[in-house]
Amino acid sequence: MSPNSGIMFRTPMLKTKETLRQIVFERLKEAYALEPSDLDFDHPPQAKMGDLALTFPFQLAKKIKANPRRIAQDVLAKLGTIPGVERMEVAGAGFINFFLEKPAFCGDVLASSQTRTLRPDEAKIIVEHTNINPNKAAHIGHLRNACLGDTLVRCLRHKGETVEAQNYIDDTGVQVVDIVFGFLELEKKTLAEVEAIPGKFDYYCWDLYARTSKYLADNPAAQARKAEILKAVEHGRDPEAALARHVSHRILRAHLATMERIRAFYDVLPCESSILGMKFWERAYGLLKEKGAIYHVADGPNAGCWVMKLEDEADKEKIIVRSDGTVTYVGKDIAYQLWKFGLLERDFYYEPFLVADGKTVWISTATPNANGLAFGGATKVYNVIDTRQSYLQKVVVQGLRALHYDAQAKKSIHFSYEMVALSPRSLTELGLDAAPEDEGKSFVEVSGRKGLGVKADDLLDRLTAKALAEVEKRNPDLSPAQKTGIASAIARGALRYFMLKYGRNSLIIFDFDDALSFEGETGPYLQYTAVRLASIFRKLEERGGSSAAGLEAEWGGGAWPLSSLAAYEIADLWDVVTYAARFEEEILISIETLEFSHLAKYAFLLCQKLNGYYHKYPVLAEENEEIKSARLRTITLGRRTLIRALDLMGIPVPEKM
RNA sequence: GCGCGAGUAGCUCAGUUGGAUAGAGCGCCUGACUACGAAUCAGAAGGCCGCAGGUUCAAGUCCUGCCUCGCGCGCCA
Repeated sequence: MSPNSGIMFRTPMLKTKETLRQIVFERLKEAYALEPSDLDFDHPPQAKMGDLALTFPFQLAKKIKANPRRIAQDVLAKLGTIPGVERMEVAGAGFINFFLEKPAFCGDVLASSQTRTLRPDEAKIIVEHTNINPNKAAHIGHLRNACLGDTLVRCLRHKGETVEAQNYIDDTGVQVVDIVFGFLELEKKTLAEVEAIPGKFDYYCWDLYARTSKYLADNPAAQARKAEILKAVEHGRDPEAALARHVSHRILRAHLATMERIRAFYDVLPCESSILGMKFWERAYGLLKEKGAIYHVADGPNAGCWVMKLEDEADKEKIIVRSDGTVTYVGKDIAYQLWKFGLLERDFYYEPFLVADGKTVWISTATPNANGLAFGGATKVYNVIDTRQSYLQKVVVQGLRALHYDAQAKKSIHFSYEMVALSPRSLTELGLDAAPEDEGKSFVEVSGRKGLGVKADDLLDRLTAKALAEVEKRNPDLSPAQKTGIASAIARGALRYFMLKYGRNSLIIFDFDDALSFEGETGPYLQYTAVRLASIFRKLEERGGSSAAGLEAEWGGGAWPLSSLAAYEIADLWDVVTYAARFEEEILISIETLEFSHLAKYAFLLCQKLNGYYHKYPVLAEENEEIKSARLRTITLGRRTLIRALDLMGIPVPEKM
């Protein structure tokens, strides 16, 4: 973590590191040529080695040609004593290890564990995620996108940023047109007949899309009709446009319902139809030409096109406007990115689309109204898009630079991640066969066009059913409503953790056994830990003790009484406390690296420590009040930290499970 | 061909800007439910971190080359 990233260092571990850095720097700057940034603290690999470690004697040894261990010893002599630090020692070949004063540090951590201590760096951040073509049911690949995007939103908001969650809807694109083609030409249905289709419309279209794709591939002559439909849809001519509108909006509702199941939410739904209607592209086109970012090609293979030079490849030019005058995908994306930064100097109009999580979700429109809403205009933009689009995202950023929007280009972040694929075994389980070209591969790419994939709702249904069966086993006396509520919370926890536990560059080869597991490193394990901890406090209160809130009032924010504890117990307690103290530091690292597997791993490890702790140290049965109090404080801190971490991952904590 | 990503335990994966003895889950093997709930815990076994060089006091981590795999590189989106 860079020292100047806008943190207030009130979080115990961050604050401690920063305070120590200042003190150490002040005491050493006369004797050695040091910068404060040379004094970064590491965490020693083992608790017995200390709590924080300095390694700069090694770097210094090189400069002044001295033995690092001797330097470390000299440094130690110059440091004297430091408030909050119990002792320091030289270890290994030249590490300086710090041992913190435990009772005071514990008190600080617990007292500050409810306050947010980070500070925003941006005026406004846009996170665009989910972005499913509204022509078929959502599948597991889309779930990965939404889980990553929604977690990023949650973490940024936790940091204090103002965040706008956008879900871009390509409601006039070729994928929707394929479905319109299918309805009109294959099924010969009118709008009224399509409207009358009962049941899960997104599932219906899933099949129709696969069927239509195959038909179009087998019948090249049908392309003419498809092109005709595309034109009609883009220009708002009925009946094609009305059908496209019905299909896209109805499926969009289905997608948002699916995402609500995993508690992924959005503020605004910008639509391609509105971009067309508002003539955003024409505006961007003007800017690109005016600033010389694109140029017209007179001859050669790209004759008649407007193209952009690519920075890395001098001989290559990316086509932005085709020779027939139509704009390419990447061109539209540049216009859209300009809007996100407020660089088009115009905005859509907005209408309420639905209410989710008690908040109105707005959809864009080109039709003026008096709602008076404004979106876009961010200072930083994250686009959550899978890694296959890295090249195009690079071109978009380059487009900004070509327009001399260097600051915005720097803050256009492609949050890329690997796709979700299917194992041959899961294909078999779905009753699907791999396409001929995929035979013999170790995995098969999910493909909406081929109808190959695990639908998001199907997976959530299976998770919920399995969770319900487990709840029935353990809590048969609960009401049916309670049981289903718990089951859906567990399903959500399992799904969200599953999607977060892998690094973003890791290809997930989807396997039902892995995804449906509730044991080991899974969401339900984390939820179970939180539930068990909660039940300790519930039991305490039932047996006439204080409530969780009452306990904290009794303790105040002061140092912990640890003198009655055996050394081994202090070591275990200290392990939990120092790990919990790293909470916000870990979030900053996760945001910085866009690796939410890091956050997931942190929460999981915290659970392992907590589970081990309360197994080893009974709380309620402990008769020594001081020991009992220390244990209660530890699990209070651990539980709170866990709940906060779970919330950032969108994982709920049920009452029981 | 060029670009990007990956190769760590039987399997699936972690491994903060280079730091001290490379970790976890699953699976396998031993144990622990009359207890604050066993969706748990305690313990055992399991590694030339793809290969070869290099930089460094220190390399799974950085550099170079090679091997293997995946994904991109369209007047599709």
